Amino acid sequence: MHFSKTTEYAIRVLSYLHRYSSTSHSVNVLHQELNLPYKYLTKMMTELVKKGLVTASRGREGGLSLAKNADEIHLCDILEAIGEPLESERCILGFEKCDASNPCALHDQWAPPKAMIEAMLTNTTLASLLHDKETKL
Amino acid sequence: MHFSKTTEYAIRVLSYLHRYSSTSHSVNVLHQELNLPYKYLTKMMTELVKKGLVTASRGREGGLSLAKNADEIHLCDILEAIGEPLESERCILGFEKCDASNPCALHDQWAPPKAMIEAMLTNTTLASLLHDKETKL
DNA sequence: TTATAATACTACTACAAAGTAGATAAATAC
DNA sequence: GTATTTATCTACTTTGTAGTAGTATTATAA
Ligand code: SF4
Ligand code: SF4
Repeated sequence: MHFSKTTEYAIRVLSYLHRYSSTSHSVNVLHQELNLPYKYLTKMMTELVKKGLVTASRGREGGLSLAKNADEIHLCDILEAIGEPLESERCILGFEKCDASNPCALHDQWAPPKAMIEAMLTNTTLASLLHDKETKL
Repeated sequence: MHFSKTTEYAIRVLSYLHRYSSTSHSVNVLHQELNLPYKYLTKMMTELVKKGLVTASRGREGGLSLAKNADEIHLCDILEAIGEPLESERCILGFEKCDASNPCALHDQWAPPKAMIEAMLTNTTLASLLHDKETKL
């Protein structure tokens, strides 16, 4: 019951880019500040650039920064960019097509948490996260 | 954001054993009825036997059945037997040790769904699942 | 113009989860 | 006793995610 590592990384990186959004940051900085594997990050960030969440500029003084306002980036956008399946797409017992009229045994118990997670993912923006500088990232 | 395949399989199998608990069922029957890979199931069921959730008897008329009353088997027991980490053990952004006094950026948003999932896993027993025979497993 | 700091690309390795195959051991119906 | 039905054991293959390595490309400061 967890996100993929890649999703975790993406959330942490984007949070960092938002928290220190006065300037852009190189992959190397993100790698050092967040303790994430450098080469893996380069791949991931290239992907986030392609998906339009991040802008990149090369050369000296280049680096990465958010491509949109932080209040326009929802958590579900991040999951989608990464390719992490959303709750609505692949549900708890692994059945593909499922709805309340053809429920699995767990449906009644799972529906409330499921709805809560979905709401949280769709309603939460980067801007609405904790931005206390003390918060770990 | 999902359970491991093995956990999904375990929940489905145990639900089946409970629903049709008047007799025991061979791995072969479970394999056919639930459309799960036979060899993989044998391994998994052996594990569930070792963990004390299921009893097995060999030979003709043998098979598998629940080792406890269905109202004594909670979902979290199943996850634990499978080795799936619970919410409390590994949290949303992958930090190991985390508490409200040293939160990650997502903590405030994640806490409610997290609590709801944990409550659901600890409170839900096999007996409390939907047992309408129409429910898919 | 040139050295340098950065992203982007291609290809590989490492590991764990999922799935497969074949042989062995136990219980029981006959 | 024996054949058959069942679980159990050991070992392998496949697949997907995570992580690594080296090179090419781009931009800019000097
Ligand atoms: S029936 Fe409900 S809980 Fe089960 S897989 Fe479908 S939506 Fe999810
Ligand atoms: S701070 Fe809260 S949400 Fe973040 S990892 Fe810890 S318990 Fe989970």
